[in-house]
Amino acid sequence: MKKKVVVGMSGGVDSSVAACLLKEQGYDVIGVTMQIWQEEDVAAQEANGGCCGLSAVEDARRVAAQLGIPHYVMNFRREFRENVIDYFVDEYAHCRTPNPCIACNRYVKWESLLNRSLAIGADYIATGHYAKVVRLENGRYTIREAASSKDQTYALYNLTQEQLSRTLMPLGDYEKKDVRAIAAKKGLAVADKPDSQDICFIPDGDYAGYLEREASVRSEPGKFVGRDGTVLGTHRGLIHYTIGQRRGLGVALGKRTYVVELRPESNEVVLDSGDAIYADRCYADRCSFMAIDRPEGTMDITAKIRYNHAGAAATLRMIDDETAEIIFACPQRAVTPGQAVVFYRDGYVLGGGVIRAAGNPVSVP
RNA sequence: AGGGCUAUCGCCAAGCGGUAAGGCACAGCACUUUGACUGCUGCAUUCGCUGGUUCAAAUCCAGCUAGCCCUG
Repeated sequence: MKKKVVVGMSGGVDSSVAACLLKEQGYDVIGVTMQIWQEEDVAAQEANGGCCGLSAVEDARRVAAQLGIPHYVMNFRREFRENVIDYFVDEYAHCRTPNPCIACNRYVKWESLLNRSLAIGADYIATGHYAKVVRLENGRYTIREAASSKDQTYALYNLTQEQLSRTLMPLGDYEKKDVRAIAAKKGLAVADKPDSQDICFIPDGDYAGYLEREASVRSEPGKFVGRDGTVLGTHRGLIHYTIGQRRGLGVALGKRTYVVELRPESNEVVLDSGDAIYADRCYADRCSFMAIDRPEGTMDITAKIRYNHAGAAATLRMIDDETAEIIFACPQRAVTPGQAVVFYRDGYVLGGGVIRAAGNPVSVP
């Protein structure tokens, strides 16, 4: 009896090849494209391509036809709005810097898609993420870093055990170039489609404009100040800035200058030179664990504090059930509240949380 | 309204008679399934204005204008 698997097909190369590989592995494959946001500008859709655009539907349908698998479109706009867009807006409104892809993965691509897939009789869902689902000797599921440099485990750190037990990620052992080669060999039309990037529901990249226009987030101009309180200029509103940002400040101090702190109480943005934005530790909320149960005492880990972060040696200690203190062996640059900190060990995801605050700013060249 | 100083790209700033450094800012591109960071490229035919000296002036001279400082 063939296992039935629903593949989330975005219309991109990765998920197309994922579907292809599963078919070859003997699964009963069903392609599903999630409609998650409304883009009315057709030109913008086509320019965006990739992960989440609606132009994706046609590409996915075509690939499914080529593979000889059924293809459905499911509407997840409400789930996407509630779990991703609203969260994204609320985080910015509170001067944090969210990662919407992580929320989308956890609540939309997995929770919602998985539930509906199970409802139609599927045994698993699968995606084109670069990561590997593994089951450890302790019986727990986790994800392992992909062979590819495009590893995406960071954005998947908070999937639940239940979700992982129903998940296949067939691209974990492939390099991106191999995936494209497979797509080309199979004659898939999407073989040369550009990689997706930027926030999918803000194709023009102007997220601050989006917050103001679409979400009515209010942000008033205020003062740029130095660490000593010196007024250095006027900023355009807090939502335009994030920790570690240099470009777009419009202030010329003769040396590169970065955002080191946002102060909503006084509506100030604190600026300083590049060597002053390192922190030796951070505190994380909403921690969850994947490869292990909540750890006791201290634990040596590798921590990633942003997508594409190389990872830093650190020690992890739980302060309470969901709050952790992470002390870095070497101070890390631009530790930013709202971003996820993901804990790794031996290439496996142990768990992770959301950075609430950075501690002890220090100067490191 | 006596004296002195300064006026070079949006900001700072080299230049001192031989045909406009650099930094910051800014723009574009690259990188990137988040925000950032980073990298690359671009960015004054022109040196407050008007004349003069010179083969040649941002660089010397004169006047004007503006700002700063000092003295009345």
